[in-house]
Amino acid sequence: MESLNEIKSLLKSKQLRVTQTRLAVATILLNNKEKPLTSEEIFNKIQKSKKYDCDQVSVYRILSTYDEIGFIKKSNFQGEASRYILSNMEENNSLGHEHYFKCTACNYIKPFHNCFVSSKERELEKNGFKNLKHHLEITGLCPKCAKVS
Amino acid sequence: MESLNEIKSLLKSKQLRVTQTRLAVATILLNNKEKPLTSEEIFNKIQKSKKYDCDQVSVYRILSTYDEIGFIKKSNFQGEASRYILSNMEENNSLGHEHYFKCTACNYIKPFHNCFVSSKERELEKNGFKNLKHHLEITGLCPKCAKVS
DNA sequence: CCTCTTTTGCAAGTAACTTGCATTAACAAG
DNA sequence: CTTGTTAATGCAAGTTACTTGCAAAAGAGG
Repeated sequence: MESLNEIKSLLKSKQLRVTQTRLAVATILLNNKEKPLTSEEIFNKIQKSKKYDCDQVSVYRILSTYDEIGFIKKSNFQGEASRYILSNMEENNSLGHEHYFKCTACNYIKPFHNCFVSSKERELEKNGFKNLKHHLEITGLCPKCAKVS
Repeated sequence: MESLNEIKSLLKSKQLRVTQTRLAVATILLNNKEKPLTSEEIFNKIQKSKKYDCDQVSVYRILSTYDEIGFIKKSNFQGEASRYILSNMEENNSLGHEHYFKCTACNYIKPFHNCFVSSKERELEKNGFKNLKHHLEITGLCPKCAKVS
C-alpha cells in the first residue's frame, strides 16, 4: 500500500465512499509507515495540517472501518490507547508489523519485521487450534534511555 | 506461592498491613492459579463467597499493590479488562505465565508455561536494550470451538 | 442537478479504571 | 486490653478511550 489511489480503489471495491475525512486519515497513515499511531495522534496531525477539519469520532469510525477491510492493523499496547499502522497487504501476513518493542522511558516504538511466533502457532494448529493470530509487545529501555539511566 | 501465610509474610516484609480485604483477594487468586482473572471476576467471587464484603475500588487498589510487590502479574488482553494471575515467584521469571492463548469464541484462556521470546530479548540486549519484559497473546479458536464452527 | 444512501458532527452514554477525602481498621506501644 | 497513629477502605466523583443515537451534510449514480 503505497499511495492514496490504492486506498481509493480499496474503498470503492468494498462499496465504501471515498470521503475527505477518509483520505485525510489515510494520508497520515501513509506518512507514518514505521510507527503505529493512536487515534488521537492521527486526529491531531489532521488538525495540525490545517488542510481539513474533522471530528475525533470520525477518526475512530474510519480507523475501525480501515481495520475491518484490512488496510491497517490495530494493536493494544499495555494501558494506553490502541495504535494503528498500515498493514503490509502485499506481503505474507505473518511478516507484517504485529510485533513491537516499546521503550518505557521515551515511548519509542520499534516494529519487528519478522515473525518468530509462527512456529508456536504451527504447534498449536497440530493440536486442533485454528485461525491463530497474535500480538507481541516487548517493553524495556531502548539503547538511548539505557545509557542515561 | 502456595498459601495465605506466604502472602501474609510478603505483606509484612513490605510494611503493608495484612487486612481482611487483601486476604480475600489473595484467596481468590490462590484458588485460580491457572486462569488470569479480571478485577471484576475477583470482586464477584468475593461477593459470592459471602465470607467478606468489600468495595470494587479496594480490589483495584489491592491488585495494583500485589502487582507492585510481584505477588501477581498483570496482562492486558485486547479490548477487555486487565487480568491478574499469581506470579511464579520461586521459578525463573521467564518461565512464568506471561504468554496466553485466548479463544475468540468461548473466551477460554490457556497460559503457556515456557517462554520462546527470550532468545529475541537476548538479541535486543546485545544491541543495547535493557530491562526487557514482554506480553504475548495468541488468539483464535480452541480445539472445541474449532470443531463446532 | 437531484435523489438516495452513506458519512459525519455533536451530544450523550459506557467500561474500566483512578482520585479525593472522610471514616474505619491494623497493629505497635504502653 | 486499651489507645494512638497511620495505613487501608468506602463512597462519590473524575478521567480516559472509546461507542452509540440521531439529525444534518456530503458522496455518487442517474
